[in-house]
Amino acid sequence: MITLRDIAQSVGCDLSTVSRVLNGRPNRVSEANRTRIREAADQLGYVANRTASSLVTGATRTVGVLIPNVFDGVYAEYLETLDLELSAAGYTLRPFICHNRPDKEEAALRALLQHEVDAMIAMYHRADSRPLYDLIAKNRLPLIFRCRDFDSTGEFDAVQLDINEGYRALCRHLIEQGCRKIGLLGPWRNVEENQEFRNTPESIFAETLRAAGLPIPFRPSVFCEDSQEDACRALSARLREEPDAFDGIIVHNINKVFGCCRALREAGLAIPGDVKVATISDLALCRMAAEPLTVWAQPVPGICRALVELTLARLRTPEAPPQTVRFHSTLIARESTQKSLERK
Amino acid sequence: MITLRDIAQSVGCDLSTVSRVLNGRPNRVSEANRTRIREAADQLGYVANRTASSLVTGATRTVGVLIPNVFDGVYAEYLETLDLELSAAGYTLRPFICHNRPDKEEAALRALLQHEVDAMIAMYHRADSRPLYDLIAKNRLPLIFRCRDFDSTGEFDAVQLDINEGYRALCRHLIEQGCRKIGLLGPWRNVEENQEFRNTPESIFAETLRAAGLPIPFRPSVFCEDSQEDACRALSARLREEPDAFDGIIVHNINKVFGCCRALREAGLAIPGDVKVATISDLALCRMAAEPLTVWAQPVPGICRALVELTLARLRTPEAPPQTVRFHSTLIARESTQKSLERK
DNA sequence: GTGAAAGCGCTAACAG
DNA sequence: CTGTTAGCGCTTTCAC
Repeated sequence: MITLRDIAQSVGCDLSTVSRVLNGRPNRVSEANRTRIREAADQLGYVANRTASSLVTGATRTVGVLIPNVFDGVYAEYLETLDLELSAAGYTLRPFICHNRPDKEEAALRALLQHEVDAMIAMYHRADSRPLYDLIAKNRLPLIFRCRDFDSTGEFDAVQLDINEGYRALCRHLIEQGCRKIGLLGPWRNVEENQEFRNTPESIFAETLRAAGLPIPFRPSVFCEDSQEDACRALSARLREEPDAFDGIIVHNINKVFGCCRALREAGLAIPGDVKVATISDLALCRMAAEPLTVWAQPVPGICRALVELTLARLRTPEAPPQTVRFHSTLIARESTQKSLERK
Repeated sequence: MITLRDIAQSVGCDLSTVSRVLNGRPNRVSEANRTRIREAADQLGYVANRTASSLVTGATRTVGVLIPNVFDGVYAEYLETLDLELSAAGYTLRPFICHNRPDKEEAALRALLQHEVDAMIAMYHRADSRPLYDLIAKNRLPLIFRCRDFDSTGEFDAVQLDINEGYRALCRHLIEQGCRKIGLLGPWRNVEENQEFRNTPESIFAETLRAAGLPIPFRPSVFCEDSQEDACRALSARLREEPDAFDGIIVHNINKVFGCCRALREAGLAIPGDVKVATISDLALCRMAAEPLTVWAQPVPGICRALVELTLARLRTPEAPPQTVRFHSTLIARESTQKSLERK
């Protein structure tokens, strides 16, 4: 490994001079040394050791982004947009893809604690990691959340999304389109109607049906893991028991919605004729689908800009009070929930 | 920031003792000190500074993985599988997602040069980055390629894929299924037939048609960017000019194939009745599609295992000669190229 | 079993 | 303009 010292020796000057030249520091260095150093560095194939400079400057110029997985294309979109924003600000984005596994999430948070990144943008969080969050707060490390609805604790900077509002909007939309037996497909189990649950998709769902004077189906939720295959399997199983269980389905995310469509197709049910389908997040794939999908679309570019602004602000003034920014999504109605289409 | 020194002071011992305890080094430390140090560390909320230990050990226990983008789900799959393998070996995976941009690719290679990662697994490469590859070779840094067919230079460790063989197999398959006007949708421009081009998808395509005694269509290639939208736009434009240009289409990857299907649907063409469609890589989405897709499936788990083995071997014995491992894919025929189905 | 000391490669005052 | 100096926080001999 070639170091500053090697160049200094080869040129015959001090390594601090070499450092000055190679980092373009304001200190003026004689033209002669300047070129000789550049040449020597080039010729020896010098490459700076980032670890060493990070240690002394106390910064890595890197920002971590914690996401649950990357099969759900919306996170791929977030990653790309955040990368652009962060690059523009002189930072490198380091993705922490957690594959929906708690240990990976903790590893990511630990990376922040261990100063492997200067800040962390977390696209979700689980209550279980509480101890790590406390440590992060205690050390006043920059952690910025993108969180849903009422999830912000006020301890950290946060961008709040209106995902729950989306469940209400999608549910209302399906009702307007004539659905009377609406189901949920996602990570939710069926709960007793009178059990306490507030501000969750299920409760909002129940609330909206009630407000419309509709009965809540006996078992509205179809539970599945976060994959197309499992969504397909779970819904198929349910439809086998109860072929006309639903005339409308709200799907948790993109990573399940094609499995849902497949299950319906295999059961001989037409979209939107027999069953209408809607989901969260707008992606190219939703528009390419055989029946373009109705979605609750979060404004990804704006959210990314806000996340990066919060991050940079926090990095500049570590002691400022935490900020929260709210964002609003919009319903995009497409063929998958269209009323006018007759049964094929 | 709490450091080893703080703990040492609070306990009243030397910081080297603290380091020994916290790292579980073989040196025996008295039970008394051991527990007192652990308690102090806990209570002060000590977290090791990774940068500092990396500097002294000269390793980050991190392996970079360079991928072109993450919208093509096959890379998401690679990332997940590699992560599992690397974790098992005690390494952390650091993704470098290049968003199909050369500057990002160079940044990733520079991260290897700057010792931000101990090794880099590159899922593709472009000739333009030559100077960086030379520097990497010169510094004997561990760079492992996953490359297509005949692309390995022999300078670096590599896993070779038979993607070109896939174009041959898919083309033959389409011919067998009765196609006579086969087209290509992807990053390829139409070339003069007698121009020199060997071992490229286009040349293999031409070769296969010729071998079957079929004429090469006037303009077999439809050029598009790497996105569903652009694939849809490009194919639609072509079909507007020439509605019956193709009765079979080979699509570059998953990230274009749904755009292709959409364009066909919009043109009123049925799959596989009017046009048969096949592509590279097998993903859940291919099985969920309205017409499940015929694909050339690369054995992702095996490839990942090989990549990680090569990486670990290189890390163990930096001076060993570069190795190359070959992998074979298989054709999975599905509904999208089925012969028996009549025009709907 | 534990402390002292050297040093990883680099940056950033501070003199001169 | 350039060299000297003092670390950044940690690991790792080497004595005691």
